Amino acid sequence: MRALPHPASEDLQLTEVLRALSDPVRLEAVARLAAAGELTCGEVGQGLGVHKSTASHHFRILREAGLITTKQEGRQKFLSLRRDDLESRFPGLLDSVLSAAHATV
Amino acid sequence: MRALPHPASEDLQLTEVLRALSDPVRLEAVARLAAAGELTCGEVGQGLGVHKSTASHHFRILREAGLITTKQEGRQKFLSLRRDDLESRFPGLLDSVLSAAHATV
DNA sequence: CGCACGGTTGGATGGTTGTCAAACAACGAA
DNA sequence: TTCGTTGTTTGACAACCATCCAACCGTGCG
Repeated sequence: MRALPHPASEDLQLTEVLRALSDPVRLEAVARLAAAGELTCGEVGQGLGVHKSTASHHFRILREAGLITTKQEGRQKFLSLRRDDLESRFPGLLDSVLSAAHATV
Repeated sequence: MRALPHPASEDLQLTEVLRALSDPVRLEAVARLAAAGELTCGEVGQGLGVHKSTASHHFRILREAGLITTKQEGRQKFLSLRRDDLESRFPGLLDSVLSAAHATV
């Protein structure tokens, strides 16, 4: 069950990925997903400091850029990073961003 | 002679760097500077497909994000990547972006 | 001095973005 | 079936952005 559109790994655009990562709220969300592996929208949004509709908006940006996947389970959706796709398309990029984000915060 | 403001390497913000790199025109400019080492504004702007004032605007974004330095010489200005500063602050980031950009184009 | 060259700045404009609030939709539980 | 939980969508809005054109500024050359 995957109603929401996810771009294929070959279609990932570097500039879109970078733009998706260039917002502090989204970067925080990605860092949290990287640390936890898989979280619901609510869990990620928790403590992000924005309204839940805003969080949902950011999740869509991340999803359409190819950074995360959405898996529905019951009445909640689980988000996870597309680490393998990103690594095969842009080797080393996600790791360097994550370690930089970790060092900065 | 350095009239234009360049942020210190410690002050570089990850999200600003990513944001600066997330525009196709700027990414192309950075890739060109990475390949050539040092170029004038005109040389970089050449073939970028935008008006020279737009190119100048993009150079300011890159400069204020800490990605490039400007060195005036005579009546022209030489641009170059701040590779060392970026590497020390965000290890591996620039390289992964550049190789990804190279592979994409 | 005056002029051309290399860039920057200001204004205008059409488009995008981040945010919230409120309404909506899907699903499980009671 | 009715209700609460979980997210999404829509509308509105202010801020920002990429772009062009025109005017400007500093520097070297005649």
